[in-house]
Amino acid sequence: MYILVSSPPSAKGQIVLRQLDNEGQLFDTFFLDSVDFAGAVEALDEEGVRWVWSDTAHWYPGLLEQGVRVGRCHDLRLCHVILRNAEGAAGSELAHGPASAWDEASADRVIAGATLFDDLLDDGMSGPNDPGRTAALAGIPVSQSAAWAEISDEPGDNPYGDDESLAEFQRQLEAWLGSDRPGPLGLLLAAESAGALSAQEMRFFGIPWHVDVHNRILTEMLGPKPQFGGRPAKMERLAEQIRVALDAHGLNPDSPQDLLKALRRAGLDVSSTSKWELYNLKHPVIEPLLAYKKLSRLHTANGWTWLDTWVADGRFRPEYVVGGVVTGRWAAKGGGALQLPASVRGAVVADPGWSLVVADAAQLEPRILSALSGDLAMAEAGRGHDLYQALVDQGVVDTRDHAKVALLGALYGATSGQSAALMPRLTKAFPQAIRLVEEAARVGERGGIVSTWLGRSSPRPDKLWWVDAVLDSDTPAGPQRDRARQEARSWGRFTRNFVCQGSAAEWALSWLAGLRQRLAVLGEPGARPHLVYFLHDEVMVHTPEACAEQVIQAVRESAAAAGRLLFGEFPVEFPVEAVVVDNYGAAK
DNA sequence: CCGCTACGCCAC
DNA sequence: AAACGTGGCGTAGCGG
Repeated sequence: MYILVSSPPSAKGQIVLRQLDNEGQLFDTFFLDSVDFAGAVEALDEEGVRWVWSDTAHWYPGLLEQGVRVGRCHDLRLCHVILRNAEGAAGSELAHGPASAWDEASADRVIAGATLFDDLLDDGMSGPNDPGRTAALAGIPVSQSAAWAEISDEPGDNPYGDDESLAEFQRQLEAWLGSDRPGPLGLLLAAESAGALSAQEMRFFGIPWHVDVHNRILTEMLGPKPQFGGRPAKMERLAEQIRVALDAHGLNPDSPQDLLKALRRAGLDVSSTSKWELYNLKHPVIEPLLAYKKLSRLHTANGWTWLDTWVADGRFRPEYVVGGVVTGRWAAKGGGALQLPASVRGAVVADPGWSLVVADAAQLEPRILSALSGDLAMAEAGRGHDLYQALVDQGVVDTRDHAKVALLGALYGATSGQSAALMPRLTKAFPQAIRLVEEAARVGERGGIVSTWLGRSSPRPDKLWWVDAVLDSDTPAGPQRDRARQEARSWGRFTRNFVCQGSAAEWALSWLAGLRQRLAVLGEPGARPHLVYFLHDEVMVHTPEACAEQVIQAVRESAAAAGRLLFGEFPVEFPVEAVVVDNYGAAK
């Protein structure tokens, strides 16, 4: 059963709840004051109920603040984007209609928030009751039942006809159920929506962050915090060594332009100041310069300013942007949550009496590729083993590093260097897997669209380049055609990776959803293990110490369940490396 | 003062 | 070394 939550204009500030059956048939409509919303949700949330709402990021934080967790939801904003772009639902009204606020919402939620999604939870205002409509009290066991009013119990009757969320949900159901493969697509919609719940919960709980430990790390590496801004002592010392070594007084090593000039004046043949180019050079400036760059990065990206800006009350709460990456991966904003450097991970410390379970899926994308392509040899290689080491043991490549470079090269579309050189061996060992990525690349090069395992489709490319590269074959050889070819190949690398990265993201979402449900029954109310961090193929759970082993088991079970959910009986394994630690820095 | 791009580096 | 995929973000530098 679905319960759709909305606040259409005619409800005048109150919240409308509609019960719909699994086919989307409306059979009851209720409304309530916004102050009673959390209580109603808590009372109604049960196995079999899926909440349908415009935007989890809008509706869920207020519920969490009031201690209410929900089991399942359907996020209309996120599902709209998937369905509108999905090749499998291309024939639907949803796909053909003109762009609407639902599309703008995905591009910029803030703008849409003003036009489409009312802001009821925050102001706590309740509009006047409409006496003509407050007839019978609901027969639903709700603690604040007095605040409930049933508007209609006639099946199909639709008061509040201006309910855009209801209309959108019905369009989505039609697009989904009428699609080529409603089964997989339904899994994707559910996984995406479960991810939206998780994202809000993780932000609510926050990553436990120990300011004292972070300060200690900074002071050890950089020297004491500068009193009046400026460079920390150790950085200033290195800057002076750089100036001496380059005979460049007053040089600011933070200026790439000036630094490049100074390096060249000192006789170094470099085209940029990046560290990989400097790495192999022999010159007195190299060592202090590389050391300076390392410290500078720490200071600017995760130094004292970062700490003051992003950590409050012992928690770091980044905003996760579900579906923020075209492939379906999450993005994040605020504090660089996608790039917490190894050097500061020691500051992520479990609360007293609690532990952190840190787990990541080993060689996720290659394993996903083996399943996508049905490559039994590749799946077999990874069964019970480190997949990279298995390639060495089978004589495909000679070192584990080569195995890793070769497989990642296949996923990214390497065209040169060591990685490309290893491709023939990989093709020989796993022809089916390699064929899949090559075909995905060719589709992209022709300007076509590819889809993930569950049916998320790649965006349409800009027309210009593939018209030049492909259709307009009369274009004479020359720079314009070369550029078009280059663009085409670049888009091919994107579609090649899209299929694998996007399908891996689907596995990870399923993993996360399963884990979330399993954690909800561990521990005690008020002290349950909870997810606090998720990064592509890695999760972190903050748990009472006593539950840590159960959490690890839940992590592994969820991984296996995600594999079965996506790939059925195909014999691919998704091993998880999981550790119990008291700080994130100890996890690797 | 602002917004923008280029660069460089961190994460997976 | 990586040139091969996806991101965020801080600084410099520039133009308004």
